[in-house]
Amino acid sequence: MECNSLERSLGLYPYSTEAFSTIETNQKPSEVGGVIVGSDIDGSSETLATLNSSITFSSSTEAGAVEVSGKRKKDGDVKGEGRESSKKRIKGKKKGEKKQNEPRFVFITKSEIDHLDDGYRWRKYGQKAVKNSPYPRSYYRCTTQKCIVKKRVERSFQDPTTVLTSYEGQHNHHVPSSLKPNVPAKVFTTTPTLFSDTTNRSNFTQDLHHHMHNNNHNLNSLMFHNNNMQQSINTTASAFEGSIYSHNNNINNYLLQQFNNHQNIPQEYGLLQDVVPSIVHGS
DNA sequence: CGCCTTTGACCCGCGC
DNA sequence: GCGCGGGTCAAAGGCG
Repeated sequence: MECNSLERSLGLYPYSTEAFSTIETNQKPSEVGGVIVGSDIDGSSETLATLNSSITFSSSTEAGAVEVSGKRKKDGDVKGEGRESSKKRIKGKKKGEKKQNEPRFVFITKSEIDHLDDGYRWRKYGQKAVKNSPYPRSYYRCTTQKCIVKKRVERSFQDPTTVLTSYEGQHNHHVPSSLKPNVPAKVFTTTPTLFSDTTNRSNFTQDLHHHMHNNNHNLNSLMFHNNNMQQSINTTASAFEGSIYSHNNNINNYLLQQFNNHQNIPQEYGLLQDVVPSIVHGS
């Protein structure tokens, strides 16, 4: 994995040169997608090499479908009763809590480590093997009281250097001040582009990697696929605002903030070239 | 001792 | 109905 001295100097390593992020929210999966390519705003492109991000949207609000990936638990069903008859599970937990229409933000990060320090404290509560993947998926919950944010972390089997981190829920607290993650201080601009089809997780990942690789070679080829991009951005950005406190204190929040900064990106992608960071072009 | 990870069991929805 | 896959629980153990 490419990791230059700059990254190290910035404290980004071993997080990688490319941190991709995606968003799964209430948009039709096939309708929109986005890639946010990082670039530093002050023109000092060197930092830029440290962080690229991408955002995509998918949804599942149609016909009451809620879960973006994975199966949904039954609505409002408290699984206590069922558990009581078993030898374990006698406490009647809130398992089966309905997954609401909360957007899930998926960050694709190139990293050698699975659990990136994003500034929050997480407790791992489960791990499952992922079908067709040698890498397990880990489940984390925010340890802050009354904070119900969860996140899942899994490594892409297609590109083992890529870690998919999906966040679900809203932090109702600030980033613990004592837990500052490694994040470059510079500000990046972002550029949305697209993912073709995020109907299912597998396709999503494939597309993501496809675009990741293509983007590295020719960002100019990226285009918006539909006219709903702006709407999607606004929708998702709003979700972000209510979802996570932005303090520039952690990578993911940072990306979210940058995403918000680009709500007014024109629909026509013709302008993309103008905002594509030079670093990506290799210049 | 508190916090966290590990891990097997359990529950649920879905497809066949 | 059954099996599968995904998600969660919670006991047990590790670690600082």
